[in-house]
Amino acid sequence: MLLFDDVYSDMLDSIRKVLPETNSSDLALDKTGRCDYSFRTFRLSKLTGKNLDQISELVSPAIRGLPFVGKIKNESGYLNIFIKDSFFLDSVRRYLDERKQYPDTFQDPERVLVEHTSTNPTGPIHIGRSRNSVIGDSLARILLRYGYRVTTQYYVNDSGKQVAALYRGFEMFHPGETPTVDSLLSGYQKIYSEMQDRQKEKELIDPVIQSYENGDKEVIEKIREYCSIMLAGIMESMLSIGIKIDDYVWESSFLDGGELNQVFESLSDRTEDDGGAKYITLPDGAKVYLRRSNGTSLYFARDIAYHIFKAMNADWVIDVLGEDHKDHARHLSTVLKEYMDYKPRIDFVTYGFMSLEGSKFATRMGNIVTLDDLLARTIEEALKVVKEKRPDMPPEKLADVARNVAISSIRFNIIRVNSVKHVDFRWKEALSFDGDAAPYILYAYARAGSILNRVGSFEKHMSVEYDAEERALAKSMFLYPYFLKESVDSLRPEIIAAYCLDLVKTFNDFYSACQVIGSGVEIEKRVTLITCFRKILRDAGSLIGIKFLEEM
RNA sequence: GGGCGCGUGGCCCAGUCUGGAUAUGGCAACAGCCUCCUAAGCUGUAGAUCGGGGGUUCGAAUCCCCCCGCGCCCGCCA
Repeated sequence: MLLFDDVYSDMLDSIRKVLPETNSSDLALDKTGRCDYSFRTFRLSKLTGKNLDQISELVSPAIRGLPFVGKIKNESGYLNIFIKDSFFLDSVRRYLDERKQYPDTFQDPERVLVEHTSTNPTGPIHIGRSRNSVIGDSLARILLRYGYRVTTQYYVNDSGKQVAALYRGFEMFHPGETPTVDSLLSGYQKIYSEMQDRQKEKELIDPVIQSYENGDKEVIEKIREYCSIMLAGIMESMLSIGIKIDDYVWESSFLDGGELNQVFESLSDRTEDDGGAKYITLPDGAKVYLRRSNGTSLYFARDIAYHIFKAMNADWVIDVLGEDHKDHARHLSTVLKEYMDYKPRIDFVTYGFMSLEGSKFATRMGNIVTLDDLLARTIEEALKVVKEKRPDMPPEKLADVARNVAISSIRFNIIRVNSVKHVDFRWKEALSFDGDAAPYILYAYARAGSILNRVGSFEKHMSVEYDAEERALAKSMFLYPYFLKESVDSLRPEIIAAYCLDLVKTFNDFYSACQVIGSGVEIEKRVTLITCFRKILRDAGSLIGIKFLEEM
């Protein structure tokens, strides 16, 4: 829960005291530049039968008494409300001084479990998959900032067909060799081309799955070993862009565990038989298989078991999934909620697929960009740019700047787009550092810092006169909690990305319009604006993984 | 074929949930701004029948219906 001077709620409450019919959409943040908030009198007029002026005469006095409300204008069906100029900065500064952060938070007892990435440990993480990690990590940070107790979890698929293929591929094509990421991947790719027809696939893979589920120690240990090697590489890649997951849960731990039995027991009344295989039929008519005819379990059953496990430590479960899992997620949710009395709130955040320069990702065709490739090339490109812009900078600093710019850019490019949208990855765009991108944010932060470094001592005098640019910057900072809340309510991290861009834009307007050093009676207010701006931008930007720099 | 989602200037994107006062930014293009706190910046110009059609409404990018295009899913894979 967020603690701040919530002017919106205060005004809405006051208005409802005199006009209980008021809907929350009747009072809104102004988008036209006329005022700060506007109240739609025409809507209430229609609803209550009172004319526009009568509504206005009722509402104006109700909010005029609020300490932050300034002018109120009655204009063509709208009541245009102004907040007092100095209120925005005073409010933000008070929180930062007294509570060290704006907004402050109240610890929510709810435990949130964000599962993300969970990519099969059968190869390095590629940029399509990294969208999952970036979204999940940002969401976790945002929820934590909001005041929830958050943990992140990676579900490691070390049972089932994919990893059976990983095992079989390595044993077939690299017998006796020491397993490495490369040799494992090579075996996996080779056996996958063998598995093109399903008959061949059955012959190669079924025996492995069978012995795995029968508890064949050697197979289980080997698979676990190979998966661990692959997973270590994935973890390192994620860490390179600032993502660290709290817990890794191995799917195999549910094979002989009580959760899986619990699943089959709970669903036994609904289970139907198809030649020995077991399935259930959902309300939408979909048949979902739980067991193969040979008795081994299927992903759906194991995923229910996993979610039962999750519920033991969470009040709110959030899964970040590719859009190809949307139906699975819907079905899972139905079974948990309708058939199994699942207690936690559960949400699925799905994201659209990525393509590469207009064509599909195809792992086996080599049409793929790994996260490591992307980071390496982006650092290289960033280095070129910094060298050019800052010939005076020492090499170790150049490298540090290039790395932070690259990490921030990659994460920002991924997170700024609404997750439901498909994204076509283009190198030209990925390596561009102009406009709506991370460097825009980093640069403003560094420039603001530079002013503070140079300003020295100055005369204390908090001016209450505000230029338009000063006011806009203070207002933008003040509005941060609303965006944070909206981001949590909708589970959309891109709202924070958009907020950062908007905040920086108001700063740049201020920067070019208002000289700070040597500005006489304005200086304390302007230094305060910059100090607060840096804290809030850093706060918001960190939620989406931006790594700030003092200098660039 | 059925289900789900997407379609906004040449390109990328916001706004759609909760209908309202001039449809948001950026890239690319063109014209400007460093004797002044970092020009990875700022200012200006040009560029949009909000996929198409119908409907609801005083009012539709936003809600409803139909159609078109694209993506994903429809496995005893995960």
